Amino acid sequence: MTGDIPAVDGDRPLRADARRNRDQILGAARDVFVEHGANAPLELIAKRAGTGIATLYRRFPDRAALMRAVVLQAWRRTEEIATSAADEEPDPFRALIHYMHSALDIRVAAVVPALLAEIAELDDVEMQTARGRAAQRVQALIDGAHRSGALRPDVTFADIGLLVVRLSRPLPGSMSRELNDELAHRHLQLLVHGLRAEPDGDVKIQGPALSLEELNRSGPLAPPR
Amino acid sequence: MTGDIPAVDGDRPLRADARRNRDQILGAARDVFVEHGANAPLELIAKRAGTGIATLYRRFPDRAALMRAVVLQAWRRTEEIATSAADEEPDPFRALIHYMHSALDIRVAAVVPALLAEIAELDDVEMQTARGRAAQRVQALIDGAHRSGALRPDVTFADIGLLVVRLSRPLPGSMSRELNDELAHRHLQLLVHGLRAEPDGDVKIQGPALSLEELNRSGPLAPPR
DNA sequence: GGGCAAGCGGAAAGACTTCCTCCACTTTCG
DNA sequence: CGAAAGTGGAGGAAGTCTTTCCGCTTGCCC
Repeated sequence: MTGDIPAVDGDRPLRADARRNRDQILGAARDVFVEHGANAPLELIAKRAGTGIATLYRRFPDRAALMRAVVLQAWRRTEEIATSAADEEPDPFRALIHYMHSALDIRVAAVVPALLAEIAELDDVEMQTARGRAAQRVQALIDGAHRSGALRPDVTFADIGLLVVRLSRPLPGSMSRELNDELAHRHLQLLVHGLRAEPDGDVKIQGPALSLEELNRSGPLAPPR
Repeated sequence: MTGDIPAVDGDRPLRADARRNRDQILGAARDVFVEHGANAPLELIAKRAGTGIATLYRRFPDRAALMRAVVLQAWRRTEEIATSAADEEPDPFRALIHYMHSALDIRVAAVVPALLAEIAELDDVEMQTARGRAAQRVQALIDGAHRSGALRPDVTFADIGLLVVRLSRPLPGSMSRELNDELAHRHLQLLVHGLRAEPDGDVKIQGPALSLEELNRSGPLAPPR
């Protein structure tokens, strides 16, 4: 799960500390964009990364460059997790589901569409190939699951992609990051199995099964502070 | 599906045109908050409602008052649709699903949590009762579906509520409102039935089954403009 | 159908937020 | 150890959003 961006900006390799800061910024940017949208203040990203604002600007000349780097990293990680899901799970349906769970973990689907809508130049080669490679891997997972007969035939690429988007965006409100993540995985399981009780006994769904009261206490409907 | 707010602000009834504008503003506020978040410019809401900004301020002294009114209306409509779902569908499981589809239509779940997180005083009586009545109706739907044995036993109130939130928030990107809504309903159907192919032949899922290419052309990953 | 209270829109002042550069100081590494 | 590379944060510029004010319009009651 390294998903690294090459250490170069185009020419000279970065000094070790600079490289470290660059990665911190990229990670912080992903989280902040996910939580606050594509217009989040860059200063917040810098703070979250534990660096000054100038460091961010030195590495990424403007907001668009930062977004582009985040998206690029996201595509590359997507390719990685899709590949390893296919490698690790012999059963094609389970491989697809495994991929979806991993996608929730890296928050890729929550950040990519929100940023892409704001970037002007998508036609650059580096981006196109990263995106193409990722899409190809995911499509292969879906095709495999379809061929095996386990995946509903009318489920398309867009359905899988968009459902992951829906699941990975944080729920509004004051709940903790941990609870949010657990609920995302729980809801993915519900999606996989469906809401209807299964006649031959239900597979047990994991994750926090919150009542109305518990939801109020810790959730998005809670009276804040 | 009227879900009206009483025509009074507390004392004198509003003049007919003012009443009309107030409703317009409330509707526009719901949509704008859904699409742009709780910090959306109030001027945008006024414009969407087809009124001047002053009209908005005359009716709602500040942002919090407007939010409060939107949330209050949302709770009241929730009660309505939960009630009519129970009335119209004899089968308890189908009644619950019917309710969830209606909830997507009125966008209630997309707007309420985002706003509630920002409002300070939730403890006022009017709000509490509206909320309590809505919650009670929904809980009744869930209980009924559980009792009938058709709903998975480990599905809780929070699951239903939060899944509706996930489904009703618009997907990021440039897709049209119509497509967005159709996809929300489609994905709800997938959630109900599950991703796995059903052994005894699949129920046909309605709505736009987009391929990767179609998604790119019209969707959140599309190169914009 | 006339009078007037109620309602209206939009301009603009002011508060607040965010961007982004500049420079004196610190760190890495050959 | 010294030069090149990297750093943080202050602060002016630019932009966004809020909120009020006032001359004009509209619905409503007699």
